Amino acid sequence: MSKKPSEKTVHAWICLHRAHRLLLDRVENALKTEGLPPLDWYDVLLELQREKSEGLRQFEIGDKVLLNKHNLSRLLDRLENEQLLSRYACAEDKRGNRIKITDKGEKLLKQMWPVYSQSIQEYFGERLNANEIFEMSRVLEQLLNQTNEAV
Amino acid sequence: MSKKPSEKTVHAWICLHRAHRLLLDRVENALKTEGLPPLDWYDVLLELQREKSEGLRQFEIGDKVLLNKHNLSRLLDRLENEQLLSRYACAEDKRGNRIKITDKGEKLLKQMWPVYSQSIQEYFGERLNANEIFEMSRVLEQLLNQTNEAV
DNA sequence: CACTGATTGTTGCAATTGCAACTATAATTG
DNA sequence: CAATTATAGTTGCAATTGCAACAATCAGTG
Repeated sequence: MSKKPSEKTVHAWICLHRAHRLLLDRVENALKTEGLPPLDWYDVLLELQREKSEGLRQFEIGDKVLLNKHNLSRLLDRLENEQLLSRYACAEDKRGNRIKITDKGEKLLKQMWPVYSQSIQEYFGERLNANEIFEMSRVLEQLLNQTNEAV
Repeated sequence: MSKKPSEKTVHAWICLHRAHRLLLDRVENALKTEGLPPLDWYDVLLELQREKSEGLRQFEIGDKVLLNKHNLSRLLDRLENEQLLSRYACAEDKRGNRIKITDKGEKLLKQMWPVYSQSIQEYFGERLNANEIFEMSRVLEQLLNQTNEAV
């Protein structure tokens, strides 16, 4: 019944945990230093931009950026307050709403990207070679897909 | 001046970001389901156990688990309240304190480990082969070391 | 179609986090 | 060694998050 990971597995997980925290810290810091909002805002707005014409349901955003609905609901409130997105009544499901990015939202994305992308390069891209990057993506993607389907 | 990451670099970073959030969610969930405290508690107590005899300074813990001092101070308050650790006056530096794990703290570690480790295995270890695990550790470790020294 | 259960999203409240200011001590430097 | 600057840790306050309960609607089933 109980499954025991090897020493190496535990170590790899710890590395993942630490590396993520460290990198996220750097990214958030860079954004804050430039007076820009936190990364979550970017993540949400980016997904909205990708579906600009149709917009997205709230739960679709949640699935994509992996935020639970409680907090997403209020994160969207904040974004809506800043007029970065709009909520529209949803024709096909009266419980929900359909969310679209605004021009102002797109503008913010453009403004955040240079800072965000530079951090990615500086703390991540620059320190790995092409093969490492490829392998990393492959393995993590695999993990994501497997974990998403079978809970 | 400005550094631009490749598409693949960005993708790898996003995967890291998502995979971590997903896995952490699973782990925290498993702990909560068993009525156990959050992962941060484990991380801190584990570091303390590793230096059981000497204890650790607060900033040392912070360096290891990558928590900033504001929150660490209060996280330690909570752990101290639960008698999982004790703070002792610090001989060599009157500003600080030296922190040691208690028996109760060690007991909690033992209690959390089966649940924690099973999640690691289930959502992480089981889904990767030995080589992937090895490579993952290697690359992330490299990232951690490089990032830690050169801010 | 009525009933039951699941899904979508919101809200109140408590706990945690982030930020800035602060105290106390240590380390550096002119 | 006095003055300045840096470090360790705490605290108040505001913002965010987690949790549980809730309303509204949808979907499935007898």
